Amino acid sequence: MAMPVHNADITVIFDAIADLLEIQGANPFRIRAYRNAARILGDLPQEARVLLERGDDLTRLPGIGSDLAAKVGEIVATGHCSLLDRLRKELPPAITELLKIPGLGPKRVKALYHDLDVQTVEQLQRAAQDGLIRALPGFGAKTEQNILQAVQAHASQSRRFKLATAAQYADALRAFLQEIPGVQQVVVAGSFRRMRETVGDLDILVTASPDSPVMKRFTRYDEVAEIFSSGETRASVLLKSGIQVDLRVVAKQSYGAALHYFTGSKSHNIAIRRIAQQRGLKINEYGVFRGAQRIAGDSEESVYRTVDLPWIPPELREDRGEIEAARAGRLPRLVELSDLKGDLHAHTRASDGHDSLREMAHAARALGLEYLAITEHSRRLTVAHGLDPQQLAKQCDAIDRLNTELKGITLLKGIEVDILEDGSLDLPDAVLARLDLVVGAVHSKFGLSRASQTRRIMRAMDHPHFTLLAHPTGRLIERREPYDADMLSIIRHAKQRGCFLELNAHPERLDLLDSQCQSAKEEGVLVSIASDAHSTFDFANLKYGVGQARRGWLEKSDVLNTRTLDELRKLLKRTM
DNA sequence: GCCGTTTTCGGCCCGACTGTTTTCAGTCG
Repeated sequence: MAMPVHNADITVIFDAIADLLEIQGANPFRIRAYRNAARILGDLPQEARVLLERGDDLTRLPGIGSDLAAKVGEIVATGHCSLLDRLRKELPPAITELLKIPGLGPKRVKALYHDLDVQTVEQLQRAAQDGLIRALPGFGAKTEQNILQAVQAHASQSRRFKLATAAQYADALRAFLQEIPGVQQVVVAGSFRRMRETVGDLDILVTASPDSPVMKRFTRYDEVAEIFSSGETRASVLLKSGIQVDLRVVAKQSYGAALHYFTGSKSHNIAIRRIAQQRGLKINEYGVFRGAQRIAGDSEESVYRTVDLPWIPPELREDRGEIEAARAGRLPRLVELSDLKGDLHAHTRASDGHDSLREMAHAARALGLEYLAITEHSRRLTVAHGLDPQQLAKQCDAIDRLNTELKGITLLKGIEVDILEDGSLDLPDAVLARLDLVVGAVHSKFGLSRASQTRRIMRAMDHPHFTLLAHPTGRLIERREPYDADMLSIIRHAKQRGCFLELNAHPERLDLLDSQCQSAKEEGVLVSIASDAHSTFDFANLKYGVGQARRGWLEKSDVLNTRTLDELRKLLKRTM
């Protein structure tokens, strides 16, 4: 039997079709339709396969018409798309790899293939070294040199940076730019501002007086390893750290329009500009124009106002329904960091943390939190010095004692208990009964089949004291894929059992994913935004968890730890 | 290939930078 088709498989197929059509020189809008469909399916919280089984009509999705809906049906049914199969006969399949080389687009790839029979990156490198490329019409010695350099950098580059890592480079660069004469505002836009879990580059917007030397100074910044381009208003460089930075400079009056443009996403911008176009307006990075007259652009609000929309928070700008919601007055009031009243996942020296109970309590209180759950690992996780029943009892006593003298914060007794392969928990129910909450987590057997993994987690939730599921997918960003499990079924089971899901705020986890936050919200399951702190410094990661929650459209009321301690205690008492 | 407060056909976001060219195509964001 064939493997069930996931949305990610359809995304890969549609993107490959778009690549090959582009090299063939097909209608650009047809190509955009495939790319758009790939993005829409990739962002969908539900499997297309499940929607089709339910008899849903995919053409209700914006950007999916009758043709693409039929192709999705074909792929789900057969695992293949006949259009892609045909295109792969017409062009060498590996040729799409050439499109990933910076500076090579569809036109040049087509010319290289037709005139020099270049099909792979290796052949491209040889052709450049042999000086064959400079002879092609439209190419020259400089282009050939650039291609050679790009090929050599190709293997080492093209990685994305975790948001928290990018933040360190961004902070340093922002401070540097702020000091340059004539510079007024400096803001990091792009996927960084949208709080994507990883960013490919840093997009920085600067407003400055016309005589400011900001461009010159930027390209001479100490950390710059290579300058890709630099003009009067825009420059692009590679830092020594390997991250690419694009800088854009505009006059102060264009701040809002430029910020909107530079924040993206690209598809959100296109959708907004189309609406403007329908009204006889033109939006670019300098403002909103009716004919030659500039009618808005100093603030983002003013740009949105010209298309009769309220300001849309950057985390929502993915063209995933936010424009329709804004038009209908149904934008969510997104949760904010200051809404959090507690943290339900933290470790101390008792297992694999670095600090004491008291130090963790004080650090959490300093951030304005009312409560902090201490959730050490359980005994099976020996590498993390997991606790056995005696050690856990000892820590519970210590927490009870400390709570009698702590002012302004309450420690909750918890555990991050291992969910064993059969769905049982790593500590007996009698031991768990003394705790305020039980956080269950999968730390082993990631390779179980989808059915087994799903059943394992649901069984764990059936335990009377189980409270919430930690880092529900188990993925580590860019390092480990999520384990295969049916997350929607798990979310529904959590609802039925009165359990909750964690959104782990560690920069390497950010687990739940944004689309799964939306599913949890739709199913009425509260989400715990938790630091998983292993030291007092780690509470700072909560802001990344909040960012991810906002990308998942979560409001204050959708988040478990926005509740006061009294409200939380009522929710933790399960009615079995 | 999608889509419709102008439309079932004819549109589809918009501009900066580079290199190859003598006015612009290709690429990128």
